[in-house]
Amino acid sequence: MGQTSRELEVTACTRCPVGMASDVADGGRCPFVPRRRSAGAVLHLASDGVDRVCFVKSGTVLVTRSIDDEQVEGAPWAIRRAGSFLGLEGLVRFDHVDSARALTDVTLCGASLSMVKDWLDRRTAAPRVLLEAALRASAWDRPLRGNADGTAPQRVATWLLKNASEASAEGIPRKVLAGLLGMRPETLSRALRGLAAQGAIRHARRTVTIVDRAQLRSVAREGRVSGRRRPD
Amino acid sequence: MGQTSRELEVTACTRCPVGMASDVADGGRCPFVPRRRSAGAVLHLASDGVDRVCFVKSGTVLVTRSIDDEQVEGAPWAIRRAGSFLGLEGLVRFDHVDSARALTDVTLCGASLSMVKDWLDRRTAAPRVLLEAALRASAWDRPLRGNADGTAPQRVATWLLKNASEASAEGIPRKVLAGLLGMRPETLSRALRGLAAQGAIRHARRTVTIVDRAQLRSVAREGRVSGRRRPD
DNA sequence: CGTGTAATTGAGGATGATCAACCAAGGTGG
DNA sequence: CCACCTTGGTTGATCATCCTCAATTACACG
Repeated sequence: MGQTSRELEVTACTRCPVGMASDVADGGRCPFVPRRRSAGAVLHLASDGVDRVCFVKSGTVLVTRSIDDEQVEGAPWAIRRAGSFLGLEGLVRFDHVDSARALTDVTLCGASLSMVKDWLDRRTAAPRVLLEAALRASAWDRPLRGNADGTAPQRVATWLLKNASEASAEGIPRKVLAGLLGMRPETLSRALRGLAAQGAIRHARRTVTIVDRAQLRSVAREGRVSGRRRPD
Repeated sequence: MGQTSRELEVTACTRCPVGMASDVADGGRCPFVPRRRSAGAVLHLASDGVDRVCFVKSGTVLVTRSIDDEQVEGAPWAIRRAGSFLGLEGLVRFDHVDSARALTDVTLCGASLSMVKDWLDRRTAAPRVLLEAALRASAWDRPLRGNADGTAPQRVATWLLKNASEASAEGIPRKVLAGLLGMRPETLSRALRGLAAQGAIRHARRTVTIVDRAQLRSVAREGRVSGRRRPD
């Protein structure tokens, strides 16, 4: 989310944090082996047992979660991009807390849970790498509060500002983006229309481009209309 | 949240995960030193620099966060109980992402950031402890989505079920609980009244006790009324 | 060039926020 | 000990926002 360039540049193992922790540059072997999955592939389902941990090398993964552990694929919860992990919860639980699906073609470096544990024991740098990833996730992965601290246009504006990089809005279907923002596709559509009417953005069927950053920012904080206050 | 008894029993350093990682039992020294803070004390503010990491030994801490990094104390975000950490983000950022305030009298074991880093380097078990804490937090700390996946009574019911243990509802002011659930105190009040009318709970000014767990559960999933559907 | 899915638009209605009044509880000072 | 004030919680009425449902349009894909 917040971090940008660094994350995108993990194609080479020698520059990848995982690879570095494994001393790949000095001939060490990294337990995480790459594998390609194509867009739409289901990576795991909530309440499945965790059998492997994956590092996202490239592409975008959608993580969904449901409140009651009922439906298999709940509401969109977060988006994982290159540089983040999937399945780390396996270190503290037995089953997945969420489902994951590839939004684009992705490259995942995976390792079985036992290999990860072994890796954590052997490589002194390893726990630090995972710790940092986990902290980064919990710090910004912003579950984006769905609701009522921020009207719909406000939340959309906020999200757009955070995920400005043109690449990010691309390829995320409206339905998913809506879910991520805790609203219905229809509401998202209307919010976008409103923002476009103000000249803050331009949007086509599948793309959103920021036109006036300052305006977006003002929408994000004031919520646009009239005299509505949100004290406290 | 999910975990219960284990967390409450960290009063003795020899049973505390931090103490164990420091080999206190074998004469090791734990860098985290206890300190009492009384209810209402502000522990840190968002965007302050992180200078120390704290382990919550007893009591309850309220963590608040704001979307725009504007107001110092944003909306209630999460509750930290015994066994969790504060300020871990210092390992990946310079400033706090949230504000924290003691809800009850608390005992916090704190250590300066540099001491924590040193500890992480020296004690092989240390990174694992922090990693597990971070994972646990990000896995369940449920920012509880404020909104629109679940009506107000639904969210209240869900929360009550998760935080069943009588102790948890006590001492949390309505205002805070409401914020945690992404609603206004008035709405929370009405939701509670509704649940009480169904005989699912009993509530007084400051307490909520579960009467009929099954009923609560049914409210949590069906949302109670009529033919409202929430597909996908 | 037809077909199916995704995105959009419109209209109506339910939910929850807002505003204001009221009530209960705790503390303080007379 | 009681009037007084302050704070937090409840109740009621009104209204904006967003969800729902349905119909339409745009687009991708065969």
